Amino acid sequence: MGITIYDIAEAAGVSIATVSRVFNDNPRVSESTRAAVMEVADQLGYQPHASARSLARQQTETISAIVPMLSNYFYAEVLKGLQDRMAETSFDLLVYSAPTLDEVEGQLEKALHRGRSAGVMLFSAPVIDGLEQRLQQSDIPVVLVDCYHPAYDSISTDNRRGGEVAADYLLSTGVRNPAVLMANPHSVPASHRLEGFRHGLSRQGITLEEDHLIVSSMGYHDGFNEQAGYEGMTKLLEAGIKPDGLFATSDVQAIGAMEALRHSDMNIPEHIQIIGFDDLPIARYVGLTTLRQPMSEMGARAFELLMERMTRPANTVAHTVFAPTLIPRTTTREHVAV
Amino acid sequence: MGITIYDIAEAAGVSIATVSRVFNDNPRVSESTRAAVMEVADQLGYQPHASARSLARQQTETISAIVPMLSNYFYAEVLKGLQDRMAETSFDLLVYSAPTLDEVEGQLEKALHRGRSAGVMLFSAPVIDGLEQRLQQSDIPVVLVDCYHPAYDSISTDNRRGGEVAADYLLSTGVRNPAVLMANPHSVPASHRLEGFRHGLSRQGITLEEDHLIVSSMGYHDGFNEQAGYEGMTKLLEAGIKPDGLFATSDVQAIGAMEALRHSDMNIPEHIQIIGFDDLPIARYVGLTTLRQPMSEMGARAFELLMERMTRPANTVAHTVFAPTLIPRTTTREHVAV
DNA sequence: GTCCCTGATGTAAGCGCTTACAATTCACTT
DNA sequence: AAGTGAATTGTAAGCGCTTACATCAGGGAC
Repeated sequence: MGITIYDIAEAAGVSIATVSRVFNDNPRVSESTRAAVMEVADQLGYQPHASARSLARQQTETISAIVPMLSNYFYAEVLKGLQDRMAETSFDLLVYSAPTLDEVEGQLEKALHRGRSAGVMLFSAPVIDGLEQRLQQSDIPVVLVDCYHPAYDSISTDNRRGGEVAADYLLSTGVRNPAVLMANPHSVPASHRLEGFRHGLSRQGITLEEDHLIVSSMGYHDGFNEQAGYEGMTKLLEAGIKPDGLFATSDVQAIGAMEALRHSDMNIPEHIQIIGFDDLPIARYVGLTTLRQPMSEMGARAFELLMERMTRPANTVAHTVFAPTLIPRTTTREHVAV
Repeated sequence: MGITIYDIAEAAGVSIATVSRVFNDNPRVSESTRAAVMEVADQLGYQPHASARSLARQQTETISAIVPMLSNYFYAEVLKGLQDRMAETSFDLLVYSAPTLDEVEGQLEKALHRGRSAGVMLFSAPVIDGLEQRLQQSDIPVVLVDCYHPAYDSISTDNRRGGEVAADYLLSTGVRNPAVLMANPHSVPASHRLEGFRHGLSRQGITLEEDHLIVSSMGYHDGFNEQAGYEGMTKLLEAGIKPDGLFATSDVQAIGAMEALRHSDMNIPEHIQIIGFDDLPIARYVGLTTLRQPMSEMGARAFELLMERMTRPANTVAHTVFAPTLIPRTTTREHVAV
């Protein structure tokens, strides 16, 4: 059914080796035969067989990404950046999803099937015990996105710095009694953001009241979702707590909180100023002040790192960290003279 | 480097055929040797070679999805549904992105490489001339998502119906002079939504004023984006047009429009009622009335269709159409007695 | 005209697996 | 004790491609 190099060879009156050479741009083929082979191949609609090729070559042109959740904008956008860059090459992208940390290992196992992928991209998954061992034994190139491990290339955002900037900015606009809407503390990015925020506050002699810290790991994706934000803020309000500022560890949480506030007597930004994290497109349209992560750029860079590691496996491990940038909008006020 | 069935065979003192049988759950292996082989395999950390396997079997367990844009929530969510269902099988998902219609053919070409995928899922791409021919000649199973062609299985939303429902609802809440925020008219879903809306209006003797129809194909993804909505609404306002209702062909457009309205003297829903399309998670948090598409379910169903077609290629073509459901929120008012 | 070199092409041996078919074993029959 | 058939295992031929090596023709150099 499928037509093979044998068919082409026969029709063009050459050997299969020659056909193969033509398709591999091997210079040791005369122009005339090359043209003849191409002619026949076009006519017959020949397509090299992907598996046969990678088997014979002992390598694939596929990379795998293991992502917690496609429908999370952050991942989707990083993948987009990745794909845009990848489109310039002949690589293909295999996407595995691992909504919970337990599932990562299983998906990784699939991605690591021998001969399946030339490299793996692991998103937001702490590399621990089992994982590390598994990664080690198949010496496939790996790059970590949105997480860190000394032994692997990684790409991430400086979450602590982001937290600090959030604190500085909130303080500069007059906030004195902030609250934090925190995702699952087991999430490394979330805890770094909180840590940075606390540090930023403390530099100005302000501390985060314990009851002003709302931790939520509810719902999917470690509490990085609208509902967690909504419920968290509601809980705060019900406890009669009225902070004058709010740092949410993600935009979606912030948006949930904004909705909760709409049902209250507190106005944004008069009574409470809000700052998120990520800069989703929607943030612009709800006027949310936030810290932007260069998602698409992270994806592009991640792909470059992976390529680099694939071609030069012995290179020293590289960690690239992006600084989040502050995007002031209308959920915060203008600076206040200090 | 990688260990093969030969290694296992030797270590276990059996032939490669036996090893292969063990890994294919062939019943013609005694329990004792099966156990022995497994033991050795585990110990050596054996992994079947994906390419070799699919070459020998003349089939893959990979399917390809060609998607306009991963960072568009609709696609991400459909893919999520798809993946969830797929996780129950041993299939892998290859994702190609084709931001513009011109790119579809090239990506399809890659996905159709012989031996690469067992089936292809084509998103929002009208199957025309070149495509159709290409699809025909490689007789790989295909399912169309969010588009239609008589010759291929497809899965979509009843966009006309959605438009009608939007019209009916808006009229029932008192709207008499609606506007429409339309994406690129070349987009089949968008034009169907408009068509349905018009039809819904006309049934009640109301017509859409021509200058109340704002068409925008600006920006990425055929104008299905926030900015298109923002600019569209702004243009309307600048023209001094003040409709009492707005149907946007997508939630993101509606959200952009809402932001534009915030800068005007028109309140939602007092002066203008708004209805979107899709029901993104964010819609809930901005209170947007909309028509829900069961995205995740569409993905799951798409995968089932593809599997079905893969196992029974001769089945008659099936088109499954989901009816969008109305989700009333606060951008529209309660029903009004007529 | 012979020799050698070069460039173009062919031959054949894999890559790691599946699977039809052959071979072997073993428990029973007869 | 030989024969039978079922259960188990082995042998070997692919799957479609790449590529090291062999072959071959043609063009100087002598």
